[in-house]
Amino acid sequence: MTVEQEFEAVDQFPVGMRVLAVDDDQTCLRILETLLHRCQYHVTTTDSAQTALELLRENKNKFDLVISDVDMPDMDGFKLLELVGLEMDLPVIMLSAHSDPKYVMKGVKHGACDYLLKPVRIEELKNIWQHVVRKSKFKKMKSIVTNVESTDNTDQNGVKANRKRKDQFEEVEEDDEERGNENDDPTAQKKPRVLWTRELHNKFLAAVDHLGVEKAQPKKILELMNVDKLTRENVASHLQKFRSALKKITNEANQQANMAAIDSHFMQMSSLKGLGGFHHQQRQIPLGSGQFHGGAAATMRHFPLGRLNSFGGVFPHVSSSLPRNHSDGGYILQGMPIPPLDDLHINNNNNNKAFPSFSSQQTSLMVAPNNQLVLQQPSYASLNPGGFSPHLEINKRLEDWSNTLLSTNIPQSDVHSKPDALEWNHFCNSDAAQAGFSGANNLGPMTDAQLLRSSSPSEGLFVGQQKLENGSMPSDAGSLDDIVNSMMPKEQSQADFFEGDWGLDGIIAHSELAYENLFLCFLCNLVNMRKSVLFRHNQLLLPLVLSFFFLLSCKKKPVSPLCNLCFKHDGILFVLPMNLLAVKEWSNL
DNA sequence: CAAGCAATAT
DNA sequence: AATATTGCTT
Repeated sequence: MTVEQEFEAVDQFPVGMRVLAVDDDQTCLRILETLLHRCQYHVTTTDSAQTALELLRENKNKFDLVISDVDMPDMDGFKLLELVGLEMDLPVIMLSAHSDPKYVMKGVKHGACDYLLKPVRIEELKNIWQHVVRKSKFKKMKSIVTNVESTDNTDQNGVKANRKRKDQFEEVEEDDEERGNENDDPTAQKKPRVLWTRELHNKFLAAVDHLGVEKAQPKKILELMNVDKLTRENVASHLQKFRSALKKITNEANQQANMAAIDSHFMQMSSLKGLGGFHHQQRQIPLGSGQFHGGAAATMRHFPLGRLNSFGGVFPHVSSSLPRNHSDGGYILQGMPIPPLDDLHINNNNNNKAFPSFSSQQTSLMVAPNNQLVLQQPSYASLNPGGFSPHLEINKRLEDWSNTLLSTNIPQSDVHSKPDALEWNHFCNSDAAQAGFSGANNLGPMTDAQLLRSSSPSEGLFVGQQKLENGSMPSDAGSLDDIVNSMMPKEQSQADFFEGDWGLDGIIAHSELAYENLFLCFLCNLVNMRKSVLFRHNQLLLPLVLSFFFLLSCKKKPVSPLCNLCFKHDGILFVLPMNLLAVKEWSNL
């Protein structure tokens, strides 16, 4: 918008631009001079490169542009070009009768900004001012990384953008790359397209989240994002894509949900007593549906299934985060291609009563009727002959964790809804967050009150109570992803989870261990640094834990940490991206 | 004029 | 494939 106006404002031919024309051939020089005059440039001529160089050296900043012949007796035009480039960084246009690409290339390599062929046509000369603008703009970009509020229009006063500049046929465009990724240059014909990086997209998401998915409009989003040179159109385009992606997701998710509904009578996640180490939590965080209704389920009811996901799955990698296999009965939405059961080398299908065969169970993550979430499966131990029992270890650590949880008394007043993505991003950039992230153990749990205290009201974390009201409870920005990346060895992190390492028992076991570790890290981090969030979502955490261990106990590779996971308990369908997102009431699906 | 949508262009 | 642009409707 403003950029456009700028373009228009400087949309004039630069009268009096100072050009130094160099040619040993007097005739050519005359012609050149005449033509340049006709273009309303201020022309100085010389027939020797040496003289030209002296002129330039003596009168620094007295010229805006040099046009030089290539073939000159006293000095090669390229030499002149080189020296000029070295000493004063003026735009130089080469001129020659040779159309040989070799010469052209040489000129380009030496830094010529244009290469004109004799005889020069006035149309070509009319355009050369652009090089001046381009060059100076580029220089400024290099020196000033950030915003270019140009008060120094000394050498570029009133120059214009010629958007659809079509090159003359013999013209060589050599500096396309150098203006390639900056969009400030009025002379750049094509504005560079926006690259929607994760970072940018996160900003976008944060803004959308902040406004509410429905209410978000390009203009508002643009303002909130506050990204330089991003246009409303850019945002609109992205928003369009985003919305269609969202729609696609919700459709498929609903489909899943409906399928799940049909089969719902299979779905008693019956006895939670199978959960060895979970007594504490069962006591402390009752599983009753009332809890869920009154808590997260009620507040999150309106979310689309494909919640804005600030670190991955939903968008822009839409397709990969969606269930591709509908034959899983909709119990688990999982984002990876699901290999046929045969490929899994799972050794517990036949004789494990907890997971009886299921007609549609070629997918890996199937809840069996009457299944129990038994953590101590013998078969598991057989996969880990080393004696280390992940389950016991996990149980132990979960117990610790749960005790920690219990022993920490968080006042009810500190329990809030979580911040929305925008707020969360702010928070993540704040000192408090840094301390929280890096020194989690030293600091101990942080409460919302602490968070609030340690960040300024204007830009810090504040309680997004209104998000509860307008039904746009936001996503959990950037948390798990960070954790994954920081806690997992690189080769085990994200990328591998998508591709998976199926096939060999050993690898699967390894993979499960990796997941366990990941998950424990996740929990610990959650406990340590985001206590408040955890507490706000304690209703959510339990199902998350359950589902995770369910996956483990199934001896299947759990879903990607970034993808959805969904199961039903007590009449409620839990849709759980691993970042603790949406919970929907069964009845609303 | 801004938005949203769909189609089309780059 | 991802963005931009355009044209049309609201």
